[in-house]
Amino acid sequence: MDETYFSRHTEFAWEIAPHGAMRVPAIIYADAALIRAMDDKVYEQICNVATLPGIVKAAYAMPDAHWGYGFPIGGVAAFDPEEGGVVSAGGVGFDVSCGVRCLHTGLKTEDILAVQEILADSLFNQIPAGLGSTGAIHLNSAEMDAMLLGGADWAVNQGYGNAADLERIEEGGQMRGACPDCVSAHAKQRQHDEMGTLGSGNHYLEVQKVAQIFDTPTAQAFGIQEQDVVISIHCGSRGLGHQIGTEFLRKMVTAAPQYGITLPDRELACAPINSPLGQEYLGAMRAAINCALANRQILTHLTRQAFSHFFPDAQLSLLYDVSHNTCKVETHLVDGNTRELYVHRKGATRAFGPGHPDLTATLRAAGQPVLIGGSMGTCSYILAGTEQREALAFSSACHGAGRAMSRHQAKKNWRGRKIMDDLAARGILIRSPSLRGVAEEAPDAYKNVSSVVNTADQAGLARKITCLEPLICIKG
DNA sequence: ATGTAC
Repeated sequence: MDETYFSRHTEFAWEIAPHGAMRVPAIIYADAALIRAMDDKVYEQICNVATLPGIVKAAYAMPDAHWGYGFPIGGVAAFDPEEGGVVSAGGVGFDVSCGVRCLHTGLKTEDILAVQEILADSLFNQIPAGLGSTGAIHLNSAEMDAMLLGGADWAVNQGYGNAADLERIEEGGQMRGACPDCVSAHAKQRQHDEMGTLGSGNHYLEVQKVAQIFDTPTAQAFGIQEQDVVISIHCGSRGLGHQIGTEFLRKMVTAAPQYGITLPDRELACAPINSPLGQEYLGAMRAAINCALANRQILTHLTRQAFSHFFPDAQLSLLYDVSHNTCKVETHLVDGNTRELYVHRKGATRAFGPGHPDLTATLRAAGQPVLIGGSMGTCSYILAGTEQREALAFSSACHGAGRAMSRHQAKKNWRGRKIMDDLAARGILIRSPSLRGVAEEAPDAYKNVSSVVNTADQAGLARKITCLEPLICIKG
């Protein structure tokens, strides 16, 4: 993108003044190199978001932002229902509540190296991965509704994991206000056999070592030391979330004129929060959030089973679970006033600072762990929310490296087999049902995660705590 | 991201 599009607020904040139908400014957090490399669609899309009714303060893009459906991926926007604010299916994204959780293992790198190949094979055998993959769990209608209401809490009650896991999940593992009746039969049917499955695309399960610590006291508060082994699971709400997104997007496009909403791009389809359709979507989306939380909880159970075979004494405890495709009601201070806002984060992670009342007691002093997944074969990061910078983007940070290239282009540039061989030579074992999927996910098809994270840190969105390097990656 | 689709 051309730097002259912006007035540069600080070294890491680039502002677009309101023009045309924009109600508020748009702000992109990035360094100069990321801005130059960012595709022009982010500019267009973030300006479009700024035109939506009831938007508060500004439309934001994170350093990993790239072209998405309607809203950019890496976008944050908050709306006030009292001012005609809207909720948008495209502003949440199709993979509702896609997110990352990170587990401690209590193991060290050398423990994994001793069994690396067979552990990789075992995880690959026991974690269903890939497009259309199904699991061993099949939910009847009553169980489906209970899952959509209960989330990870439901999963724990079914025997997948333990109660201690729940306090390390956003919303305590259960999103309130879910409405299973707002979820279509078709969406439920698509999820019937997909609980406890990883999915495809950028989803993965990684065994990682803590390679570097940048903030020792906070790392200690998170229970992390160098050379510790952790496991990160990145996945979402599978077919159910996708179906909900598809259906409500269509409904919102149709209903927009009757709500007097003019859309600069039909992909921005939305409905007033205070409308039947808006409420119906919020109920369905919250059910999909619970689906994703339950899914990651079941995958955690499967991972524990696989590990127990090799390490019978290992206790896999949950460090934290974040969702990065959501719309959540949160209280924020805006120009000195406390307001209840509907915060859309699409490819953006919540990043509550120290002292936030929604954080569990054991994490409140340190701030929320912000889990940033890298691309395949590259580092991931753990950051922490910052209190003083809450105002920057409604307590939000980036969510990953962010694509730099389309899947189509990536398939033309790389071969999956070659990528797997190159990574194996560096001690990183990839297991995937799809070589084409591996090519689409080539590390160089993504932005440099380290520069994205450094920018998030320097911009004050969140603080860098540790860097994780992959040892095993089960790729969807 | 997703049973590349009514």
